[in-house]
Amino acid sequence: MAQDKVKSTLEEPTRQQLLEAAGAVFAEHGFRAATIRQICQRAGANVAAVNYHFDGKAGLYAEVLRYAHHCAEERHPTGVALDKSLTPERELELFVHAFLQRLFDEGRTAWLGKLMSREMVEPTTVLDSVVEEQIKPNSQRLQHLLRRLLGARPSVERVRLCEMSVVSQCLFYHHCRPVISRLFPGFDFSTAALRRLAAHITQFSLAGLRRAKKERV
Amino acid sequence: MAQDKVKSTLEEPTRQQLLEAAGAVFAEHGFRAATIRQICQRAGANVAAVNYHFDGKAGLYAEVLRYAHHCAEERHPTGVALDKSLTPERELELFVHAFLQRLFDEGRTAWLGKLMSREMVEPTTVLDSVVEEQIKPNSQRLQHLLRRLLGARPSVERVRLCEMSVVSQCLFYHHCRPVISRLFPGFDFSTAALRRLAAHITQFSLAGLRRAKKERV
Amino acid sequence: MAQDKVKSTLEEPTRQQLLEAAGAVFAEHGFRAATIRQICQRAGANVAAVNYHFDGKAGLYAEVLRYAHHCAEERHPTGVALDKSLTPERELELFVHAFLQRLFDEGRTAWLGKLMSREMVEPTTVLDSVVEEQIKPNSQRLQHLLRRLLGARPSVERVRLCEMSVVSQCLFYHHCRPVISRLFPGFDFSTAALRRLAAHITQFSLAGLRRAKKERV
Amino acid sequence: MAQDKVKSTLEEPTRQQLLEAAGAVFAEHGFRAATIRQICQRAGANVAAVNYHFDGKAGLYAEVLRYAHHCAEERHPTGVALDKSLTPERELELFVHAFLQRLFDEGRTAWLGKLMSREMVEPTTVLDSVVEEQIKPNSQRLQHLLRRLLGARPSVERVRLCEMSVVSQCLFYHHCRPVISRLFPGFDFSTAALRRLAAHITQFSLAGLRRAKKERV
DNA sequence: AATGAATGAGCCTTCATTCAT
DNA sequence: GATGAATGAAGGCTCATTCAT
Repeated sequence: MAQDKVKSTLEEPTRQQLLEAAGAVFAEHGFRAATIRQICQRAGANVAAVNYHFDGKAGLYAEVLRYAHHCAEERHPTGVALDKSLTPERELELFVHAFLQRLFDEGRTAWLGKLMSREMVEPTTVLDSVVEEQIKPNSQRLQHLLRRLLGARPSVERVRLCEMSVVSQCLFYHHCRPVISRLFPGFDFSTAALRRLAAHITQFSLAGLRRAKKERV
Repeated sequence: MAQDKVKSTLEEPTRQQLLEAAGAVFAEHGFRAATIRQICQRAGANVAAVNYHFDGKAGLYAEVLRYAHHCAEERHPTGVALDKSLTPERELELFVHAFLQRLFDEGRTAWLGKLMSREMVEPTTVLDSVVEEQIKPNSQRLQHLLRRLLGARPSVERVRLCEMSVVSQCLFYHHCRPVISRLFPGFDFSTAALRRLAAHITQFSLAGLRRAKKERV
Repeated sequence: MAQDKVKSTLEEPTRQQLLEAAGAVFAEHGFRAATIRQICQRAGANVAAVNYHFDGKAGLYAEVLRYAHHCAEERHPTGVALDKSLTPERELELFVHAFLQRLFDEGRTAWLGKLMSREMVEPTTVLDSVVEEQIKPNSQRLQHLLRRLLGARPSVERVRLCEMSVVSQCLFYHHCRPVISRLFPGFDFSTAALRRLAAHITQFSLAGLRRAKKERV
Repeated sequence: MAQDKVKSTLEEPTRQQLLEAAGAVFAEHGFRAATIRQICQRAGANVAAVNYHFDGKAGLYAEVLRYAHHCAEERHPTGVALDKSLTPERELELFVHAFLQRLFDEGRTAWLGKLMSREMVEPTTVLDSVVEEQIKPNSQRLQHLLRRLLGARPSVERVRLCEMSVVSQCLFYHHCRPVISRLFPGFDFSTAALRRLAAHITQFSLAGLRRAKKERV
């Protein structure tokens, strides 16, 4: 009905409001420190709503992590059908740049980064499914690209090590930001800076990959 | 009394016991989730002891972080006077290997890694002094080494980027361990594995550095 | 609609389903501990159904108690027109046996016993009408029988005391079951056991009644 | 110190206050319905005191049951060394009278009766130890007396049945009080009434016992 | 007649801190 | 120097009830 339409545009349903509020609060304070009162107040909902809709704080958290993934994926699709005519070198640069952009995006996408950082320090049961459904596909896509760059028949081990060398250089800027900002006060993560960062990481890694290509195994 | 003397030699003083207990508990559960009762029980002390000796939970935490640094430094001195006859390439490998060993050490040294990981996610005021007193000296020592490898007059920016490329590859294995163990179940961090890891990171990075050496700026 | 008709013949109406479910749940958990959700889930009804049909939890409870009486009465009619040719001694045995059977029956009849036990500990307003409509008639029937056994003109007081001596011996096995099963682990309440129990209580009581018959007052 | 003495007479220690308050509240409302706020307010203590001293509501309840037993035992010792010159008949009357007095005593002793009634309806784990430590000894003392009255060699079963016939007649007045007061409004439990009650139960039971003595087995 | 969503009061428990000793 | 008792704030959760449909 038209009425429904009006309602759905004016006032988001409670469940959705809770997800939004919880995403922000969990990202900022972590699972433990976040209080459902805080979340509910922000969502304009009753404290009991969380238990009604998500069966408790833990259930809400699990749903939030899935929701954050969904939002991030929608905004920065990782499965971009890249132009087939691109060289693998160019493709790597695009991958690195996209990765960095995602890590330093604002809004709902930022939740994911913060939530995942917290998961690294204190994994919950949700991490299992996140790795399986989200991270593994990305990992395999990157490995496929690296194999093209490594040529011949690189060992599984070598591909993994190279993959981690590439990924680690991207994640570092997100993960160690508190130290970076204290160590190099001028360091920023503007659009232009991210582009320079992507260029460095790509060049550095391509050289490393070429070196690895020569090695046996 | 004589009795007191005996006690102080046989049992560690309460203050020390608290530091030890708190280190383990904070590392395992984090600042928030750790409870004073848990720490005091482990230390065989009264619940009020923390407030008495450290003026509250926060004070104890700050002291623990300093203590953990002290212990780690004692066990894995970073300022080792390396043999001057070593090539910078060999020196880099030794640095990387030592870094990895420290990250995957057990015991009190492990606290530091875990505590620092938590600081990355939720920095406290203690981080400022830790960066200044502990991390910055290490950073400069590494930059000095990298300048020898980059030759000519690399820009400050370039040295920093290369430094982070090297460091990130080491930290990654510690920081993302929960994902690695889920993604690559066989992956281990035995002594032998750490040596292979150090070799890969060094070779990969040396190639990247040589590439960077050719670039201007 | 025809569909409704089918539904109403195949499935019990919601109201009835709620009574059945509530009977079981109240008997098992008591008024306070029983939850409306538990009852409604068991009845396959909505959480609001109880308020709709019975105007709240208390209203449902009152209705359940009446319903349980109705069911128990249907199954073990207490007003059985006993064969006039029976001796009062034999009649007493039949009464005692029937009472015990009712107390240890299963199914809906069991609800009543459990609910009444709970009423003894924490009487509700419903107890007034239950005593008036259900217990008093039974009491008077038993008193009539006892007067035949006591002969002459026993005082009201004496009849009452004898009545309670008889009834108490029956109720005890139901009421103190938790202690009995702990004190005498082998004690059971099988059909045969109930018959032996009835025999003992009857003989014991008949002796007591004969003794009372001799007393004045 | 004198000061301690003053304190201990003027203000009871918190733990004791809690036991007193909890005894009254648990007896009146039952374990579930009783709230620790209610108890703590009555005891003039903080809500956290219950967790501190008794490790939660359940722990407090267990302790209260033990405390109530202790108080009842102190006030109505069951192990009274009866005059050896008494006949078993007279001894039975004293036992029955003492039992009734205990059941209808006021104050702390009343708690025990109410708490035990509730345990019959909804046994907790505490019941096990209560039966073992409190009820079983009493049971055996009564059985010893009954054997003297039954003479010869009565079967275990017969002694048990007679024991329960005696005990049930006493407990009934306590347990079914709500029904009794509705059925026989004039019935009271004054000191005089309890004496008459004891006389009736004793005479009634002695006749039953003499009858049982004649039976085989 | 019946329901899914939402509410607000209340409960038990945990915890860092303080106080008197 | 060190402690056991006690505190008050706050948190997650449960539950009977109500409301709009």
